[in-house]
Amino acid sequence: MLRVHDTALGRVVDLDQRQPGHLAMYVCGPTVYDTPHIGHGRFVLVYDVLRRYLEWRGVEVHHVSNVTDIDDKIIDRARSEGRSWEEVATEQEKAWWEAMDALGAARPTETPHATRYVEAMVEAVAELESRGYAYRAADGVYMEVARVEGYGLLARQPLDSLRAGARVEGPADKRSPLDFALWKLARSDEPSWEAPWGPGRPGWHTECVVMSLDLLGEGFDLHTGGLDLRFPHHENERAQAVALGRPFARHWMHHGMVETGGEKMSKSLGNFTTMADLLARYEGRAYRLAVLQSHYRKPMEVTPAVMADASRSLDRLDALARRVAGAELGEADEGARERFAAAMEDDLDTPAAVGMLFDLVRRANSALDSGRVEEGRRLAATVASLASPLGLALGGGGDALDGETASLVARRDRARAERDYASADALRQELVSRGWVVEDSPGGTKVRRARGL
RNA sequence: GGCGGCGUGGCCGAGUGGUUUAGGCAAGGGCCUGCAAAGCCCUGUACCCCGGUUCAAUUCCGGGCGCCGCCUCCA
Repeated sequence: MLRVHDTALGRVVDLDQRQPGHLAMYVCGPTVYDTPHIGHGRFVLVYDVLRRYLEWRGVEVHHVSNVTDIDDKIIDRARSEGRSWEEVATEQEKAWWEAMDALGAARPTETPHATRYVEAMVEAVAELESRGYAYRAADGVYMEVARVEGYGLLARQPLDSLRAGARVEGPADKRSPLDFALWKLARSDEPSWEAPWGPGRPGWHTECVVMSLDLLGEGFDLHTGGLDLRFPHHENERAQAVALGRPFARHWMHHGMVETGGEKMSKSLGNFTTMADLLARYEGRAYRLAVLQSHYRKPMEVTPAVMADASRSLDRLDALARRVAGAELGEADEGARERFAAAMEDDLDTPAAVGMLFDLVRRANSALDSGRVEEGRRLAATVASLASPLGLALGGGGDALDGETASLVARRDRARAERDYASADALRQELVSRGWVVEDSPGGTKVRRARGL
């Protein structure tokens, strides 16, 4: 049984499912107003691994992740760039999926868009109004949170201790600073949809409630997102579900933020913050490994050193896969599978699980070194088998050789055969300077691309 | 001000009341190799500070210090 930290309870609990063998999961997705950054990459990878692990265990996962394609920030950007908001949203969503594909993240089962749920959101807000939870103010319709039983569950502190939205600008007739917009009336040049309160657009907190309940049904299993969404976003989603009288998520999971180390991550210092920058220098798999090597609930520092470490660690995994490539590997080790599963089920302890993987790598190499071929292959099979729920395809290799490189390799093999080591070394140096890693083997010179470090 | 988290060897990062080590990267030594690379073996003797509980604490309790997150759009 998978155990995870449930934010609503503040402790690690069994993830009991509405329907055994199935997991209905809602992952709070992006607002597509700007380029995806490495924090987005982390969150996608965390839940990608959760999903892959469960599927590896035979659980069918219904993975819904939204795309917020109408929002103040999209409107602001479009306005400042003299473009339509649709154009901005479409372009940024494209960038989103490109980055996530590059990370090898499985696409969600469904990706609902806010703009296609406006009608349903209008109905929900009308229902909240008729139930007495919503009221009209000068610039829109607001949710009166004080009327919601248990408000503050996810914030984990009483309502009156919250610093009451001190800096939020609101209309004079807003009843409490904590009240949030359900419907924003459109100013003249803003995109709008028809509604009983006048043309406008839905407030951000409404889409996730409506879409998750529509696609996953009442009492779905798991609602996830960044720790920064815990309050007020998720709190407000929950408040609406409660007010609507609809059972909401059974469990809440939140992951830690990526820390940029202040100036250390600024582009001016040659670092990266966007996924595009990161992926230009490192493999997507390396970032995946870096993410796995930190625990999902802890803050994670992403620096060039961390990425270089991860890239080298990945090399080690790939090296074993290459070493046994083409061989009949045999069955994975059952005991190792169980230990791995135990770590994963302990609140997704991926750092420990990855540690086990490397332990197996060492044992496999050791066995192969000492001629215990069958044992070595079996251990290598175990590594490959356990890498799969982590979303890591191992082996790399397959770097295509251009004609010039192939010629250098051939010349080097000839030189070595003639024991002309001076030439062989010069040719190796030439290959290295062209960005190849050179390894000798019984079959001759092997080269592969050096990874970004 | 409120709520919460964290502080482990050069770096990243698990874990545990005591006897056997997480794991990766980096470093040093060795084996292997024509030389390398890859791989293997060995080495480092870590747990913020101060009290307390205990036969025994890095691991539990209290206090302190430091760092961080949320309370405001945010993955």
